[in-house]
Amino acid sequence: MPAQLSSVTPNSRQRQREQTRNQILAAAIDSFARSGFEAASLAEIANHAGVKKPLVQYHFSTKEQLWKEAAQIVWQQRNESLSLIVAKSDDAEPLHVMRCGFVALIEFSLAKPQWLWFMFHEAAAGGERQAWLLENCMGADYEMGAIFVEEYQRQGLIRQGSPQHLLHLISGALTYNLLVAPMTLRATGLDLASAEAIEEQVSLLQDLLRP
Amino acid sequence: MPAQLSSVTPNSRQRQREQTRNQILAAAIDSFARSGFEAASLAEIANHAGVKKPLVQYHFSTKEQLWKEAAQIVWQQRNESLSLIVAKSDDAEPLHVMRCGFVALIEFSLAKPQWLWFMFHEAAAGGERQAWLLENCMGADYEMGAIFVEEYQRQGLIRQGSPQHLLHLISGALTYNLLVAPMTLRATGLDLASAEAIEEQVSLLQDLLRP
DNA sequence: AATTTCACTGTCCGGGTGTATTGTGAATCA
DNA sequence: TGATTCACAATACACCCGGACAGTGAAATT
Repeated sequence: MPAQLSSVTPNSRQRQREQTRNQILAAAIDSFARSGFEAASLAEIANHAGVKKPLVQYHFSTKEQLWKEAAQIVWQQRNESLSLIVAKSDDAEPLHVMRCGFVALIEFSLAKPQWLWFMFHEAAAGGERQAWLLENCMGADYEMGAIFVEEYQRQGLIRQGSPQHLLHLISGALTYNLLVAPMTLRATGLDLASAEAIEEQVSLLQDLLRP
Repeated sequence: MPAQLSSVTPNSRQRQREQTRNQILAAAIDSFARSGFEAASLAEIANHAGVKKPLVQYHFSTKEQLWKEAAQIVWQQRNESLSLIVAKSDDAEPLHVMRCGFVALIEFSLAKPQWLWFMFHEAAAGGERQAWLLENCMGADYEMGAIFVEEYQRQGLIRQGSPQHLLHLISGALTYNLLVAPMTLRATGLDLASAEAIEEQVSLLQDLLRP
C-alpha cells in the first residue's frame, strides 16, 4: 500500500510519483537551507516529508543528488519569480522599475530565503559542491547582475564605478538584512522584515546609488 | 608520556595545559567556522589539533562547551584587534579615522573571517546557540554599531537616516564581499581580497555615505 | 484475467558520532 | 624519596548516519 491514499485521488502512477518527489524536495530544501549539506539528515527530510527513509533514496539515488536537485529547484523558482515581476513592470518609469526590482528581490528572499542559505553554506565549506553551485546555478547571477548595473548606469540611474563592485555592494546591502533579520529582531526589536523597514532600506539604497 | 615533548620546553604542567587547550581551540574555531556546529566533528578537531579525541572532552567537557569557548575567543580576538586599530588612529582627521576603521574591519575579517561564519551558521540554524551568541558575543555589536553611526552622523561624515538601517547597510556592504569573495574569484576572476579591491570598495562605500 | 511494472516498505550493514569510564605514568609536592 | 596529582590515552558504548537489498501489493499492461 502506498503511503498516500491513491484511492481518494484517482491520479495516475506518474502523478503520484511526481507528488511524492515534490514533497521530498520541499523538505530537503528546508533542511539543506537550515543545516547545510553535511548536518542535514535523510531521516529528518523523510520524516518532514511524511515518507519512509528508503523512499528518498529510491527517488533520488544519493544525498548529493538530492541536494543538487533541491538547489536547482530553488534557483529555478527564484528566477521564475523575479523575471515575472521584472516583466510585469516593464513599461513603467525606469526609476520605479529599479525600485520594484529591489523590493521584489527582498520580498521574495524574505518569503523564500533558501537560495541565500544554500549559497552561504557552500561559501563557508568551499568544496566541490561550491564549484557545482557556481557552475549550475550562480554562474548566470554574476553576469546578469553586472549587466543590470551597467544598464542602469547607462540610463543614468546609478552612479559610475566598477559594475562588479557596485553589484557586490548592492547585493550585500540587500541580502545581509535578510540573513540577520531574525537575529536583529531578537537583539534590537527592529523587524527588518516589516514593510516599513523594507521601504526604508530600499529608499536608502536607491538614494545612495543616485549619481 | 604527554603528546607534546615536555622535556624540550621545561614548562610547568599549567603551561602545557594551556598550550594544549589553545591548540584544540584553534582547531575547533576552524572546524566550527567552516562546517557549523552540527557538521563539525570532535574527531576532526582532535586530529587537526594533533591530540587524541578523549583529550578534547577532558579539557572542554562537551561539544557545546567547546563551541562556546571557541566563539568567545573569536569575538575576543576580533574586538582586541579592532579596538587596537581604532585607538592607534585616534588623533587623525575624522574622515580618515572612519576610512581606517572600514579598512581594518575588512582586512581583519579577510585574515580571520571565522566570526562571520560563526554568526551566519547560527543565523541559518536559529536555535538556542543563536540566542547564546546574541547574548554573549553579538549583543554589544548592535549597540556599538549604532553608536558608531550616530557619532559620525553628528560629525557630519555620514548622511542622516535611521542609524540601525544605515548600520545594516554598511555591515552588509562590508561583510558580503568577504563571505562571497572565494566564489566571486572562482566565478569572475575578480579578487575581492586584493588591496585594490578593498580600496575601491571602501572608497565607494564612503562616497555613498557622504551627506 | 494473468502478467508485468514499480512506487514503496522492512530490515540490515559498516562506519562515524558524542560521551563515559578506567588506566597510566610523568610532574609535582610532602 | 614516597605519595599524590593530573594531563593524557585506551577502550567501550549506545546511537545515528548514508546506503543496500529483498520483498510487497496495487496499478498498469497484455
